[in-house]
Amino acid sequence: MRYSQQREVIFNLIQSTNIHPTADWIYSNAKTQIPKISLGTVYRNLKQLEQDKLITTIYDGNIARYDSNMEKHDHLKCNICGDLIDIYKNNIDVSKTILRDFNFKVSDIEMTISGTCKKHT
Amino acid sequence: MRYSQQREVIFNLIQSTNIHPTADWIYSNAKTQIPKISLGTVYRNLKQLEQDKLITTIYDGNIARYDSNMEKHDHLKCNICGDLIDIYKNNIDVSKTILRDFNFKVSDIEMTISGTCKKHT
DNA sequence: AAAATAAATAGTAATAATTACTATTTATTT
DNA sequence: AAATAAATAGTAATTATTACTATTTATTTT
Repeated sequence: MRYSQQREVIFNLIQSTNIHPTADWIYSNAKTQIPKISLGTVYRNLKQLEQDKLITTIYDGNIARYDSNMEKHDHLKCNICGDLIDIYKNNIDVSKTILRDFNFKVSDIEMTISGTCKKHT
Repeated sequence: MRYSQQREVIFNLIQSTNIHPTADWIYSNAKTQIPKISLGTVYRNLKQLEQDKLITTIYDGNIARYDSNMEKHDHLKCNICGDLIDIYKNNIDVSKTILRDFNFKVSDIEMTISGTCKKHT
């Protein structure tokens, strides 16, 4: 993958914030540094950065957010402000620990477990 | 909420399958029974059925799927065929139990915990 | 049972997020 | 410095979803 200033700016933006930004946020912030950058460039680079395991995509409902934190972790999503808070859990009694550690009142736990189902063995 | 044949067909379709169908699948299947049904009607009714707690929305990546199973449960998502398999877990050592119970090889566990963050106390 | 009412529909247009396309630009190689 | 091929900007296309409006239809009232 050849160097490009655009990709560097995009990656730096994602790294410099903890808000798990959307493509649109990245686009408008990148424009302050590269006014002529195009939204297609943002999307193309996000895809490439993901393929190269430099960022991951988080689906927050039906909208994609991007995260440069590649350590395995999950998120607390606030129903009121929508913030996504990084957590590193160790699979212990979840809700109680989270209330204690984050002062976060759990109302729902949603879990998607990916892998390979028995049809493919 | 006033009765409508369209809503009944939509709800019955969701209940009669375990594939967690998308709006589009519901639309094309509903058309075999009500050829003039419109996609807007499908979306409007899905939203209403969700508000009335008759169905829930599952976001599978960035696409919405609908489920009439209102018992609290999670899903196993197969990386190969994309199937979503219902599971009822009790918070025990997840991956191992899932391999044993479902013959499903876990490669990733993604968890979104919703609630209220400390900013709103 | 017929008329009145308001909710739901079909059909179409609009929006939002994302992807595709192409001529031009630019990083890297020769 | 010239050649090459990957990346870009800008625009058009696509997909999922929502909004709008005149018409239809379930339910209520007479």
